[in-house]
Amino acid sequence: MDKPQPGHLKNAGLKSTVPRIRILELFELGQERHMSAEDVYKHLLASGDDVGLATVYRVLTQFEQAGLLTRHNFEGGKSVFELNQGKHHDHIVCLQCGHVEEFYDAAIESRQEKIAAERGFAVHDHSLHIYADCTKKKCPYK
Amino acid sequence: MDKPQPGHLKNAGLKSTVPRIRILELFELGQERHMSAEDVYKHLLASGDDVGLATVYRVLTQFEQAGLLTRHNFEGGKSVFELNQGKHHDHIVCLQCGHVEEFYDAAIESRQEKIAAERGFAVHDHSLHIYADCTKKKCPYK
DNA sequence: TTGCAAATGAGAACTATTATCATTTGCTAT
DNA sequence: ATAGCAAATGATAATAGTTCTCATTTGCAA
Repeated sequence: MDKPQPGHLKNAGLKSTVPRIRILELFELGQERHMSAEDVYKHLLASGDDVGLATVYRVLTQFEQAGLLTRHNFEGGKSVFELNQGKHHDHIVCLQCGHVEEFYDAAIESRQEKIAAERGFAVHDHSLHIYADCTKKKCPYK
Repeated sequence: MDKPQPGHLKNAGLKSTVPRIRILELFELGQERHMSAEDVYKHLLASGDDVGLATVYRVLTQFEQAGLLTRHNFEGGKSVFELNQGKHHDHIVCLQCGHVEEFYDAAIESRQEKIAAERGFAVHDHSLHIYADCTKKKCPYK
């Protein structure tokens, strides 16, 4: 077999239920890396799964707390989730099409540490979002 | 006289109306630097001004577009505004006490521009929030 | 002043998310 | 396997923040 292991769920202290397995599958096997609750809900409905929107919200929050997913609060009011695969990165978000691109920059990371330390803060975590317009052909909305 | 000049409004192409003048005063003369729409609304009501919440939202958005205010989308779902005094800065937020400290780092700013340009994006704006714990005595919650 | 477009206020509408609660489901001990 | 029961679910109501609608008011130019 080649299907996602529900082990992730058990390890996280979560019962293996149908909605949880489906949602985890969607993030692990699906093509979209960043999805809002609404996105997840629509994908599941399209796949013939019968889940409620409330369950999607609950499960996403549980997955976030369990460390399986990371939540991002981008502009536009809705939360977006992505699989937490260990490696930290920041985001560039296209204001035209909503396309999200990831990046990591060691210089920025270390400057942040330094700045926080200088002011007497111990960094817990940070969020850096660059909002921009695609200037390339990749943006379908221009 | 020593009152706020409505010139700011006219220069921004906005008619000088009572609600706009009051809101601008609140940011220019008030003691709070970061305020949500609800915060502004309550302050105005407390001052005896009779403005509607819808007007507050409209005016804040107009001020943002005119460059008079800057909007921040912090975690927690609500937008927070602050007077735009020319100098861009980012924020460190203490996870214990919620204290917000501002900082500016030229190295981070230029790295961001470079990263975006390399990927074919024209930066519109960005948000960098460092979430940390005060390690100094300044935090009253530790 | 008068006129009229622009701005306002009250409340409806909307969007994202959370809470409620009766019903269903996954697991555990038979 | 199976019964029991807590945990999870789905439908829907409720909430929070914000935007929209539209009748009335206001700022300002002639």
